[in-house]
Amino acid sequence: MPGTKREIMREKLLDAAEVQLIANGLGALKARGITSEAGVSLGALYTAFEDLDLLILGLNSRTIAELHQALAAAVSQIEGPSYQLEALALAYLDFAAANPRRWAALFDHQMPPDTPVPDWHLAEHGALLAQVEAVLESLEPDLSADMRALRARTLFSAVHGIVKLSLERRFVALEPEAVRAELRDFLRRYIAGP
Amino acid sequence: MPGTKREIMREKLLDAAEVQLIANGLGALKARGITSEAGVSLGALYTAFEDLDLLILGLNSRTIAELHQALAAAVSQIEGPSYQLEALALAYLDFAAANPRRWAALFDHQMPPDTPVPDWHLAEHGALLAQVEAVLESLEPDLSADMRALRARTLFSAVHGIVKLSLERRFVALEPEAVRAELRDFLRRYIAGP
DNA sequence: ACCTAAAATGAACATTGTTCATTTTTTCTG
DNA sequence: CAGAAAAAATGAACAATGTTCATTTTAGGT
Repeated sequence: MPGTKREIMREKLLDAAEVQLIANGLGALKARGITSEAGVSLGALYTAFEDLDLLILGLNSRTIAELHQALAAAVSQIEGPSYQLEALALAYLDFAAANPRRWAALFDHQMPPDTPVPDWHLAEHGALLAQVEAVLESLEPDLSADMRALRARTLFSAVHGIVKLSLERRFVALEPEAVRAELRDFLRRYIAGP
Repeated sequence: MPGTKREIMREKLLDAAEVQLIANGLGALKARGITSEAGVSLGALYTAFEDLDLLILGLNSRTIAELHQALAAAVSQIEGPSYQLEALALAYLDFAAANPRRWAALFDHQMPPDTPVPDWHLAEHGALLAQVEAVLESLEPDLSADMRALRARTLFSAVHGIVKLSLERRFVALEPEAVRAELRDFLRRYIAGP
């Protein structure tokens, strides 16, 4: 069973990094902070991960897995595609509100220029989208697969945009319940369609 | 006329920073790169601006002014609120596509923790939103001012989300014309709503 | 028990943003 | 216009960061 040793170190580092991320946000993730929190040497980070960016991708991987579960749970408790779509959006909002820093890291983190995001991580994002597509398939069975993928992405993007700017408080503050109502109304309008 | 001297230096630095931003993106904006491009000393940056973040806010201020003009031009050429809303969204997409790095800097840049965005810059973002609100006022005159502001923000967020994820190519690449069509369809559905 | 390969270590390096004593320039004043 | 005072510009120095690598420690197999 090769790699078990490295795997233990990786998880120790990820645990330590998660503590820092939750406490102080993505910008507070420093190589020295993580390794000292984990009780290992500075260099250990670079034998366990290629670099700090890959460690952060590992963190985001964990977060996506949790988010994926939360969305799946929300959909499974509801009947009817349009209600399921609403449940997805509200679960997304809830997850973001409950885990603001880990959720923000998902989108705030950027790879260095000319460094592609690894395929395995793109696939994880894709799995989130697939959840929306699955519900869309029930809602509009006549759509081609391509169109459905595009529609899912549009919907995801719009909901994400609403949730993101709401939580960022770039503009005026907004009460949580107002955001929920607005999301619901938004979906109702969008689904009502042409 | 106090501050004229400092103003010249500020613009020289902003011009130099803009060159770097357009060429290599937000991540390539370094104090030394900007000052050497501007032909001034490293310390000059800190007599003209409080720090690098405030310089970047100055850059974003320029970009917002241009974007504001582009949106205003788009609205003014069209009659009828729902077409104007569509024109706004498409102009937003066009601006983002034509100025990807400056547009990305608008939202990718983050102030350090516990450092608030200055009011004058929040006001500039607010002016963008006000353009959407103005069109919404024609479209749905019965909405209260509060509800109209919220609705404008929702709409802006959704359009922004679609445009952002489209240009980021986080998921699969997408032809420009498909994004335009999707944006149009999105607005038609949203506006049609009950 | 030895030996080898893997892993862990932390000192050293390069690159950042930022500060500040010093020098240069500008502006005011007599 | 001369000289002083104020403002601005300078770049060396500092602290904080990610990353590397020669060295030391540890693990596992024969």
